[in-house]
Amino acid sequence: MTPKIQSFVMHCGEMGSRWGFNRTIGQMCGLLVISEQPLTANEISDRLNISRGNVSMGIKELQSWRLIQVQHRPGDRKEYYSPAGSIWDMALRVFEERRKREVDPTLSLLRDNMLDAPANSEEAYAQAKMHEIHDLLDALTHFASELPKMGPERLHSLMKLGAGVGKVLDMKDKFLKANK
Amino acid sequence: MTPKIQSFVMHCGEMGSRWGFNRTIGQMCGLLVISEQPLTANEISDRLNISRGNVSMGIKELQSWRLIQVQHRPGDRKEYYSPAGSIWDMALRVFEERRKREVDPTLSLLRDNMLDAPANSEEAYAQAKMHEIHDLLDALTHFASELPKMGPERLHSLMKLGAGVGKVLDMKDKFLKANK
DNA sequence: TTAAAGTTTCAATAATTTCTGAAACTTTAA
DNA sequence: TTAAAGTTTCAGAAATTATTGAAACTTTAA
Repeated sequence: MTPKIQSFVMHCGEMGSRWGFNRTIGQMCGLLVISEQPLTANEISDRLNISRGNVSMGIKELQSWRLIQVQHRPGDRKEYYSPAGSIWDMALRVFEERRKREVDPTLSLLRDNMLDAPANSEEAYAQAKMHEIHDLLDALTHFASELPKMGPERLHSLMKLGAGVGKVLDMKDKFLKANK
Repeated sequence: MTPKIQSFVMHCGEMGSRWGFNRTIGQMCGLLVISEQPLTANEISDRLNISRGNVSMGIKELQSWRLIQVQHRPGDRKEYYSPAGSIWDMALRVFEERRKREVDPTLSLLRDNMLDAPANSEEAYAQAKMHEIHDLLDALTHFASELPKMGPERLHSLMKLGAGVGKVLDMKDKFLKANK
């Protein structure tokens, strides 16, 4: 590995836990993304100096995130791993998977807690706050689930637009009102 | 604490590490959000059964996330803590703070690595991928930095619109083309 | 001043998470 | 069948992270 590749892979390791997995898995993911050729588990183990067992667990985890895919070569029993889809695809998957782990459980707890009437005024306040949080997370979840439907180009133009979306939205509202 | 409040606070603790902090800090944050009255460090320590020192460290951390604020009462030397701003404000802050910790370091590493020419074809491929990642994170960062400027209502209508934004964007493009 | 009320720090310990490597398992070619 | 090539599992060890609590520090009223 050249120094630049090395530094990228090690960086992915350091960031791994912040991105929702751990060091090893971060390194593995980084390595696979910048490798043109698919790699076997043993190659990953060698290049990263990580035990074979650890690689095996990492592969399972990366598969559960839907970030890598297996390939086979004719006349070769080994399994070759490569990233599943484009960088955009992977980013959207990480987004979605993290939403599932970081938001969904809270959403369902809040729904449960909001069901019955408050027992006293302290609880009434608490429930009102839970309602606020619920609405926010709910809106966020809906939005996030729609993102993949938009396709990379539109996503890109949306992001470039930034706060400008606000103006476009206002424009739309005016337009609708005028045609009513 | 009533069972419902209890369950919410404990849930925040369990989710704490997934949200970017740890159990104690998650609990503290949850407790403060659903408490109508500001709380002192000792009250937090009592209600959550957490050592006084731990609460002190948690307060510092929550302040570094800009999620809580201190208040004083006339004739009372104690410090009272309460959430800083609305739920939306807090969500935006968590978003921004996490971007700083999870994206910014990678962005700067990628910029560095992209500067000089590739040493060989393996590195050329790696650099192309890094470029892709950089562009994605860069777009994301710009977009995120614009969000707070939009205000809660517009944000809410944007989220409700979901993939529909795509159509609005197309509409805008057509409109601009027609008027060219 | 000083002592009481309050806060912070940090070394030691507890709890949790990650990693290893050897043993068990699976698949396939001969 | 069987043995070679490959993969997975998991108990224990290592590394990391969180928590406590006592001592040090700060502030203020008397």
